[in-house]
Amino acid sequence: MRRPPTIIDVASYAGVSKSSVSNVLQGKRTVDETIRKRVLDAIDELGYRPNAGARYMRQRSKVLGVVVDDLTNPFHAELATYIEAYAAKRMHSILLVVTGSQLEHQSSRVRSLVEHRVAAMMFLSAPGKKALELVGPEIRKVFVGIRMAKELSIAVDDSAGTSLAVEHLAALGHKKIGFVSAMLGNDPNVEAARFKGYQHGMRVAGLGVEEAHLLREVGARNSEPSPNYQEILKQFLGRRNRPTALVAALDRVALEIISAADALGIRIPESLSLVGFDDITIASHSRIALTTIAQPMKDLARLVVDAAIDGPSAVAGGKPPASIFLPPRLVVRRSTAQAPTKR
Amino acid sequence: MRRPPTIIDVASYAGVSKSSVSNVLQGKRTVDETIRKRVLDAIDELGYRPNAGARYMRQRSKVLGVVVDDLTNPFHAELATYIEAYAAKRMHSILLVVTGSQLEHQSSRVRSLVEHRVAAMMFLSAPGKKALELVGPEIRKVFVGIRMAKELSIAVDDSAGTSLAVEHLAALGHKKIGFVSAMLGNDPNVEAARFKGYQHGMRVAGLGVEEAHLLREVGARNSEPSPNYQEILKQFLGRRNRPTALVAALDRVALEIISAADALGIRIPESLSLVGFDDITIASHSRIALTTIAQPMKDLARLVVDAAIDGPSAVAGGKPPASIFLPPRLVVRRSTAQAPTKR
DNA sequence: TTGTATGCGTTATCAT
DNA sequence: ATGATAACGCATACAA
Repeated sequence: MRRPPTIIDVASYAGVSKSSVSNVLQGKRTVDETIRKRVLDAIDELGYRPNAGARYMRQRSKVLGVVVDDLTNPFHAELATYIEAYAAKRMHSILLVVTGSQLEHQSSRVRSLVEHRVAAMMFLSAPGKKALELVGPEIRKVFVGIRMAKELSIAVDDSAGTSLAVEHLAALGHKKIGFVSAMLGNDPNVEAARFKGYQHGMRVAGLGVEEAHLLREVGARNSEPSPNYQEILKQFLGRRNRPTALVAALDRVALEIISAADALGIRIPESLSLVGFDDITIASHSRIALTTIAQPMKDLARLVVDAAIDGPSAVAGGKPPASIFLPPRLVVRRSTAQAPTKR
Repeated sequence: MRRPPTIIDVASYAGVSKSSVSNVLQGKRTVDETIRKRVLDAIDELGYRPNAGARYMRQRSKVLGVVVDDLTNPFHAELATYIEAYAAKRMHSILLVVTGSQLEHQSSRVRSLVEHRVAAMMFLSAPGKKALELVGPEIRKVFVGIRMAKELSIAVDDSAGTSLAVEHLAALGHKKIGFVSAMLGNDPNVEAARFKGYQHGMRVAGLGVEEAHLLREVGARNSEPSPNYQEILKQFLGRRNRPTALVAALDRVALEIISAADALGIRIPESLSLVGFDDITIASHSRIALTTIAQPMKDLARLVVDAAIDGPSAVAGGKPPASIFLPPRLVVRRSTAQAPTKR
């Protein structure tokens, strides 16, 4: 048989009408047990699989769109994995588009999603305005790990996370605590929130924020570490009055800091403490052993999928769109230690 | 307007028949320029997007299925990114399913792909027999980075890769070169091919393969490193007569070896040289600096997508299904060094 | 060149 | 409880 069997083939094979087959497929209770069995056997015999495309012409699609700028980002890859897993549990499929850094390409990929009439779109990275306008109000939008004004965002409490980081460092006796976020693609709002948490943490600890301890110039969004990022970092770390501890806006940045520090002979944690953010898998490797702020990825995934399928009200109690923030968790490893004693 | 506009809405708005709209959409040259413009304007005005599901009932689907067991595996994530990018360039979308380690779940995810009538399925991980049988002959199957008998497989030349690794180590004066592959999920055939390349490399170098220098017990497939994997590794590395150099079947295994060696105080590369396989992103980090065998991921992605869209004959000259193997590349970093002088 | 009619596989409505 | 039939949105063969 060249082409896959249709519901009609099943019906005629089972000697019933296609309506009955459909009823069996839909799990309707009104169908007689003997007929149900005949249909089930026919399906099995013919290897029939319902055509999802045809089905979605009459029913709500069970496909969820995921848009991410860079799957190579371990945090995104891990989050996407959890999302797919939970979506599958809820009988939904994932149409994945990765947009890369080019804005036009982004629109084209998002357009593809709307043409597929996905039930909802989940954004792991902030889309451009153009791309966002494409999607229209009939398709549900949920933002994960990033913040989008006027839209439902589900994320870790970024500010609380960096506050936690500062608190941890302050408890270790650090006074000169810096913050670096530059040039590694992430949502600007997220960066801002994490910086805010850092500021807040400093205030609570009774510490002052010095401009010289900050590295925040924002480069191209959604981009790989630029070749000269290491140089910038080295210059920052090479300063006479450099911080004794650093809060990195993401683990990826922390990884770069480690490289720069190594190159400069600055020992971590002996003479520089470092806290990351995200707790990507490699952070736990013995060579890295990064103290970091872990995101509750499974909860994030569950909530975002629920919101995508059931609507915002299913996860947000009040009047959506309201954002919901989950608590972060400090994971202490070996990149942080007691502040060096004053020389 | 509650529901998205259809081709009929566009037609009536433009004052033409739906056929003309369709013709414009299909890029037919036969349509009058003035009508084409009217249609295009109407589309723009209404924000019309063709319904892909409905379209695919008459045309070949432009959705490609990707099945992977674990997106957390950096090699898979990177490969998937390239695949999506090239598929997009060819105007196709990616329906992604991640199967995890459970076999039944695997079938369910693959079933979902066939119900969506994807144009082709691309396997980044070896599926179980059950899952494979589900998919039937009308859906094209391509295997990437793994080997499947009787099917089109596109992969790096695994044997050549590990041979390269051995050659590199032998050139550095190593005699006792081991091979470890145990317990980190991968296709058994791939493991076998890489081991074969190791053996061949040893033979060419005039070196003998000793059983004691091998760690190949295969644990659960498709699984995360088990908790006691470190223990096994430490025991292996702690032996009196351990190899002075190791070929790891994948970078992920190499990462584990590094941890174990560190824990034992075995210095890399001074007293143990190590070569990985895949060249995942983290391998280039200064703390890891892993000498490894790089796969031509972009070429892999391009070929597999072409094969998925155009059929096996588009990439394989002869009579498909034939497998095609791409040459690997040795990337030398700092995990390999001259063999320690005999004591 | 443009419009009309039909089919694609499924669900949903409505008689029976 | 079951079956006939009308949508669903689009492409295509054919007629005009």
